[in-house]
Amino acid sequence: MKRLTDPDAMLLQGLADATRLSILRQLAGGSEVCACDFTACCDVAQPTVSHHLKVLRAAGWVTSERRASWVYYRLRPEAVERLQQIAGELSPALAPVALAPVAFARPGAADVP
Amino acid sequence: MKRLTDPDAMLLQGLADATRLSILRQLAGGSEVCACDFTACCDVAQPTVSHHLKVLRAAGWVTSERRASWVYYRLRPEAVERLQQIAGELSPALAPVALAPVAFARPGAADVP
DNA sequence: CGTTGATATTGATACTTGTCAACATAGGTA
DNA sequence: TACCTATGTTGACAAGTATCAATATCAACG
Repeated sequence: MKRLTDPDAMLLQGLADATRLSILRQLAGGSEVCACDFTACCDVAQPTVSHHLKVLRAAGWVTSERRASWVYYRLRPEAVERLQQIAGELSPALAPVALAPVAFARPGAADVP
Repeated sequence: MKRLTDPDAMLLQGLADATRLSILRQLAGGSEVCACDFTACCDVAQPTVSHHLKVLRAAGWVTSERRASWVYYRLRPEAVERLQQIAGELSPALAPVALAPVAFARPGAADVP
């Protein structure tokens, strides 16, 4: 499998999990969240939360900072911005209603019977 | 695994692959794209492209329409809009600089030495 | 130093997924 | 009808991944 070549795909793969999505949404709620709070939110054991946090860290979604016994996580603005860019790059197809009535080389692309 | 419970996670999982991201980007370029063109774009065999198109169809990213021997794919606007919503839901944490100096129950959350 | 609480790591297990060869199907054409 | 091209499906394999029990680490506190 060569899925980890595209940096955008890596970022998106970090999102493609219900648990991690919950974590990120909780992070979007406050400026920073303690790791112990994720264990409560998501219905998974502590090692699993730790694993997902590691994935999110590797994908560039979060940063972590240890204070005393607790580790606080923050959402990285660059990651969110990149996601919005990706979403923006996919939207152009929505507006152009009759922008380009180009003559396609393949038959049937212009005349739908 | 219970990853397929969250509809948003399903949508995002459709994005979390370099090949599928290429396909969607190509779809965003024109109003519709023939399946045979994806085989050229991505560096994978035809059955693999067909598999990814099936995944994208199942995730709600694309619609397909057969005309003669060719199958044309279209990007579903709702999917892109949902992605933009998700991206938007993750951003609120960016703006609030000093919105809530709340007294956290946990020490160290407010006073960072 | 030992204990306690929070977090990370390891190992094992089960499930998921990306890939392609081979085959099947669909639709047009001779 | 037979043939050809474009797509989809099946089967199999390798790799990835989500999960948790057990264990390790880290930091504060007695």
